[in-house]
This record gives sequence, structure tokens and C-alpha cells, in this order.
Amino acid sequence: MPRSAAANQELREASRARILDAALTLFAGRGYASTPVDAIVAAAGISPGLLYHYFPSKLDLLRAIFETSMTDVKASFAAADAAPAPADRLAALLRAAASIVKQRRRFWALSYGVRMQREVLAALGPDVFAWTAEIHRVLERYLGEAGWPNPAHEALLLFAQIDGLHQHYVLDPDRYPVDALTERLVERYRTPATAARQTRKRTR
Amino acid sequence: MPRSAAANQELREASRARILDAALTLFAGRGYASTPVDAIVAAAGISPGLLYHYFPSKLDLLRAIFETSMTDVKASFAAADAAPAPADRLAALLRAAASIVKQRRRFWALSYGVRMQREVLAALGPDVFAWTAEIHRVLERYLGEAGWPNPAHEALLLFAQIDGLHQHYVLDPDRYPVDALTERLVERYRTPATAARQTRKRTR
Amino acid sequence: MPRSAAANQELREASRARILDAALTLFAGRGYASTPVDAIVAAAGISPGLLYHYFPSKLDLLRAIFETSMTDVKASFAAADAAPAPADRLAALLRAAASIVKQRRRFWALSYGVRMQREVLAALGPDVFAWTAEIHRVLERYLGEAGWPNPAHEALLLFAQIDGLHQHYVLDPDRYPVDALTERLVERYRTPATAARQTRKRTR
Amino acid sequence: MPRSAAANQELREASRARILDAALTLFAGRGYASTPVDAIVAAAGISPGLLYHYFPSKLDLLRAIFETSMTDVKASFAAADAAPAPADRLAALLRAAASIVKQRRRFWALSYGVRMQREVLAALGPDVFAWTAEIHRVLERYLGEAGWPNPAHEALLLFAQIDGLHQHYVLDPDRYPVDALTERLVERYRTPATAARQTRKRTR
DNA sequence: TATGAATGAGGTTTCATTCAT
DNA sequence: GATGAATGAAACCTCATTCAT
Repeated sequence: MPRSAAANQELREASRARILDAALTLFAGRGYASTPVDAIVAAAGISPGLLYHYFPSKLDLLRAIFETSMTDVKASFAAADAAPAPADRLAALLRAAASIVKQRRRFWALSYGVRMQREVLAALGPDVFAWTAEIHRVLERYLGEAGWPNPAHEALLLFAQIDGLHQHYVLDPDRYPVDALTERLVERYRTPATAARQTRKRTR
Repeated sequence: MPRSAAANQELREASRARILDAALTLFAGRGYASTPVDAIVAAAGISPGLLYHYFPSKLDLLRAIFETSMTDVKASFAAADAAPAPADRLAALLRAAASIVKQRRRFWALSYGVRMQREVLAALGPDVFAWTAEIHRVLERYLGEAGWPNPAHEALLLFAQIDGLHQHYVLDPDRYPVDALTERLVERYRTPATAARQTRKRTR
Repeated sequence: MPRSAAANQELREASRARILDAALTLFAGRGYASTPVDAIVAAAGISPGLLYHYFPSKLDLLRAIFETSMTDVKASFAAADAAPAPADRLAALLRAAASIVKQRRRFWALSYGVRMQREVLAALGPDVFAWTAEIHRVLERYLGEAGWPNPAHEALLLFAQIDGLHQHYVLDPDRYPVDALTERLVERYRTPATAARQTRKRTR
Repeated sequence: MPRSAAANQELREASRARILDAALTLFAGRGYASTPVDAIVAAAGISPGLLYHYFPSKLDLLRAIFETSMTDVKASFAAADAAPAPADRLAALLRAAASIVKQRRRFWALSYGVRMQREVLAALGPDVFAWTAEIHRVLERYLGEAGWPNPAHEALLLFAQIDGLHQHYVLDPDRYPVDALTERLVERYRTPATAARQTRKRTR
């Protein structure tokens, strides 16, 4: 008596989701390399065989996590991108980024955790590399449109700022005031930071 | 006749240094967990026995790297701290930090690589935890002395900025313009971004 | 479709038994410390991974052997203890002990082999320590009931006798006449070796 | 300026003795196989090189311990053997054996510790095998001369008794009453244990 | 779909031993 | 006579993965 196709589909989804979730939690906490497949299997409450039924290898599991999460993250950024007034888009982006980091803490912890490991990163495919480049491009465009001088450098600086902020948040989520700091950032980037000071300097 | 004490001392230090150096390079490149002791041993041109003669375990080797490097880093910060005019100390610190990161790229790569792994971090001892707190305190003091409002939050923001900057540099050292960006930061933090200024600017 | 629970149970027990058996043989012959896990694995015809699937460590394997064997041995002594006439129980015990030593030569060889190694013994748990104390208590009770003077000392002596006998047997099982010697012992302990008798004999 | 030959000789003896002593203590406590050469070296306060200067291998060190100790033990038995009246020699032997075990506890612990390990025993040379055979022969002769029936079996029994006694003593030297038990044994073996009981049995 | 026994390469560590001085 | 840095084979154990059911 075979299960109906629909029921099977549900089972599949449920199992896959449990595995991905367990793996994400463990990878985020202990690191990818230090997490045995058995630990994932135990946390997901399934058998090793089933894990390999869904994911051909441990690395593919990592890849799947990145795919899932990155889709999600991109969607969020796209929403910010759609803000009506051009002047508000930078603020919208900063807030959207903070919000998505808060929602998907574990993914970011994992992401920051593997960031330095070239071999692993390479195995995740070109998408992950393209990732940062794209964010940088968007920031550069926004800053340029807002009249910032040398928007390429400014974008690097702003990206570093955002990245550092989020990483520090992920390291201590219960006490780190991401929202307040994000608002401070929004404030600071409301108008180009050039005029006043740079003028003063030049006139000396 | 045994080797002279001095000769032994030299041999020991040379071997220890080779091991530490090889380990740092490999840990930085492949991550701590993904680097087999045998790879370190091969890179250092020694036998596994000798590594364990100097370091009781792989983790102790990591610990030793952190101790060595952090001593070095602290010294550099202390030097910046000794700048004559109070107004220059923040600039001095930012430049010293950039300089030390450039000099010890591999250590920072390693450090950023294990940052998310709580178990490893805990095993490195309380020093590594206290580390960031101390940097934050110093920044807060400098910003407070320079008249910045809410120096606690501003310090978090500045620290995140520096951290992000350095991490991005370490990820792509050949192309990332740390120096230019550091100077931009120095410039931006020369005078407090007071509410006053921002208001004035907006009302103009 | 997973294997049925019963089939798994069988597989598990078969594997466990093969490992325990191979380990017992090797430990008995070469000593615990001198037996590499790989040798056990080879003798059992399995992979190292499987051994560690069943026993968390080499020491736990030793522990398991002791648990298994001691259960078995205690059962045998309990049977002797149930002899009807009190006067026959000592004889029953002596014979049961000889019989169990003959049946489980390898266990006794192992047991005698680790007896002097305090660290190993301690790791085997309190049971193994309590073991000899219990035998001594039983012997003392039997001897007391049979009217022997100073049954505590006599029990020590008898226990030493049995232990020595069995150890010598295990050392050279093919030639050592355990049965004959056990019968001689049974004979000797049929009636108490009272001072009275000895005096009477001397005065004749 | 070379040391005098006599001074050298003294140094040699002292170093050898320290090594043998440290090794004996450790072997007795932890077993031969579980004692690393480094532990011996540390306990003796010397360098590994020096140990290998005196003993070609760890096994040779064990051999040396056995040679030293067995010479000593044989001398002690020889003394007992020289007792004037034939009737007293068994008593003298029992007492001498107890005394030597008390004096050289560590050696006996070691000896009992390796007894079950055929490979190690074989490497110690035939002497150690001949050892027990000789004791048995002596006992048999004494018992025969004292008029015991079936002295060969009786000797096995007595030897097992002595051996068990001494082993139990070595396992718990502070509480085990060797002396009292030895006297009890002496008493029991003063006259052949046959007449009375065996007669009674036969006449039934 | 799902299980879990089983594998084996490879990981970390130990330890008897060597050798330049 | 003595040292201790150095070796490398082998020990114990882990873990990604397979496969019969």
C-alpha cells in the first residue's frame, strides 16, 4: 500500500527541513569542519542513511543551506531596493540588512564562520563569491546617487561597517544594540559627510 | 658531552618557531579544524613526535600561536596609546591597527577564522574573550575625551568599522585599499559628528 | 525498508560477541596493554569503526569482558551456595570454582594478568575490587559453620590456596591436575584442623 | 682531565642502580607494557640517552631487574635449605619465602604482573621458567623426606598455597597478615596430614 | 521513505629508540 | 658518562560514507 504522492512529498519536505535546520544550528555553533555528520543526524532525529538519501555529501548539505538562505536574503534586499524615493533606499537597505541578520542569525554565524576557509568557500560555488561584489555594487550606486564623493571607496567603508556591525551582533546577539547602531548609521549616511569638514581643511 | 645549553636553546627555539610558523600559515589558509597535524609537520620539515615534544596537543599549538601573536599586537597598541597629544591618539590607534594587521595577516585570518567557534575559543582561555572588551574600552575613552556624544555606542560602531575593514582586507589583501580607507576613517573621526553639526548642515 | 528489529538485534549480538571473544583471547594471551585494538579487529574480522561502534574505548571493552564474565562466575557460585547440607557447601564451592575456571580459562588468565595493575583495575569499577572481599566472606561463613577455629584467617588461607591453584592451572592447563588437587583440598577441608586433633596426634 | 677509573665505576653503579630502582617501582605499579621509558627516565632523574647507554632496550632493562632480583631470591632460599635438621627445613623455607617477599615486594608485584604474558616471559629467558620448576622440586623433596604421601601432588598444592598467599599479600601489604598465616601453614605442614583422617575414611 | 550496521581511510597522539654533541 | 632534540612506526580513535534490507 504505497503512500500517496502528496503524502510522500510532505514527508520529503519535512525530513529535508529537519536536516537542514539541525545542520545549520550545529554548523553555526561548532563550525562546519568540527561538526560530525552523526551529530547532525542525532539532532535531526534521523538515520545517517536518510541524510545521504537527501544530500549526496556533507559538503552538499552545506551548499544546500547556502542556497536556501541566500535566496531568502536576496529577496529581502530586493525589497529594500524597491523603496520609492532614491534618498531613502540606503536607509531602507541598512534596516533591511539588520533585520535579516536578526532573523537568520544562525545562517550568518555559519557564513562568517566559513568565510576564511577558501577551500570550503570554493566548493560552495561562484555564487558565494559574487555575493559580496554585488552588495558592494549596490552600495556604490546608492552612494553615488546620493552625491557622495569617491563612492567606490565609500562603499567599501560602508560595507565594512555593516559587516563588522552584523558580525559583532551575531557574536553576542543578546546584548549587542544592533538597532540603535543601525539607526546611528542611517543618520550618518543621510547626507554626504564631505562639505563642512573637507571645506574647512581645504581653506586652511 | 652534551650540547651546550645555549646550543640547545637555539635548536629549541628554531624548531618551535618553525612549527608555529607552519601551523599559523596552514591554520590561516585552511582553518584550524581542517588542518591535519601531519600537514603542519610536513610544512615544518619535522617529525610528528617533535611537534608533540613542544606542544602537548594540537589545541595547545593554537593557544601558543594566540599567545605569541597577541603579545605582539598588544605591544603595538600600547605604542599608539603613548602618542603625545590626546587628539592624535585615535588616529595613531587606527593607523597602528591597520599596520599590525598588514604585518600579521596570517594571524588575523586565523583569528577571524575561529572567531565563530565557541568551543575552540573557550579553549584558548579567557584572554581571547577579554581582548575585544579591552579594545572597546580604549576606543570609548578616546572618543569620550574627544567630545563625541554617547561614546559607548560610538565605540561599538567604530570598532565594528575597524574590524570589518580589517577582515575585508585580510580576505583580499592584494587589492583591498586598507591604507586609503584608514585615512578616510582618520579624517572622519578627527572631529565629533555632533548633532549640532548635522542640524546646522540640514538647516542651511 | 529497514532490517527488522529482530534481525538487527541478531547482527548486533553476533558482532558484539565476536569482538568480546577475540578481545578476551588476545588479552588473555598477550596482556591487555600489549594487545593493539587492530589485532582484536583483525581477529574478529571486523573494521575498527565497528569496534568503537559497540565499545567507546579499549578500556570499555575490557570492562565489558569483566562484566560478562563476572556475571557468569557469580551465577556459578550462587549455584554452589544452594547446596542442601551445610557440610557439603564448602566442597560444592571448591568444585564449582574449579569447574568454572576450567570452563573460562581465558577470562581467568586475563583477570590474573591485570590483577597487579591498579590503574586498570580501578578503571574496571568497584565491582572488581569488591569481588575478592565477597569470596572471602563466603568462605569465612562456611568455615565458621563447619567449626573451624579462627575462620577469618582460615578463610584467607583457603582463598589463597584456591587462587594459587587456579592460577597455576591457568598457566599450564594441559598438564596441571586441578581436579585431583581440588579433591585433595575437599578432603582436607572436610573436618576442621583443630588444635585438639593436632595435639592428640603429637601425643600418640 | 679524565675521571679516575674508580670514580667512573662508582658513577656507573649509581646510575644503573637508580635506573633499575625507578624501573622496578614503575613496572610493579603500572605493569611493564604500560610504563613508558620516559616515565622511568623521569623517575630516575636522568636522560633517555643514558638509559640506553646502560640497557640496550626496555626489555633488557626488565631482564636486568629479573637477574638482579632472582640472584637475591635464590640466595635466600639456599640459606633456608642449609637448615640443620631435615624436619625443620620446610618451616625454614616457608619462613624464608615470606621474609623475602616482604623485603622485595616490588619485585614480586612485577613478577606476578608479567607472569601471564608469555611473550614477555619468553623474552626473559629460560631461567624464569626454570624458576618455578625448581621450587616445586625442592618442595617435593622436603615433603617426601617428611613422609608425606604423594609428595608430587602435595608439593603442587603447597606451592599453590605459598604462591597465593604471597600474591594476596603483595596486593594489600599493609593489611594482609602474612606472618600469622605463614605460621599457620608451618604448623599444618609439621606432620603429614594423612594418618588420622585418611585412616578414618578407609576404615569406614 | 527509512534504518542502522558496517566500512576504512585518515586523524591525533604515544613511545621506544637514535644520535650529534 | 651524559644530554636532550629528534625520529617514525604504530597506537588509539573518529568520521564521512555505503549498503543490505
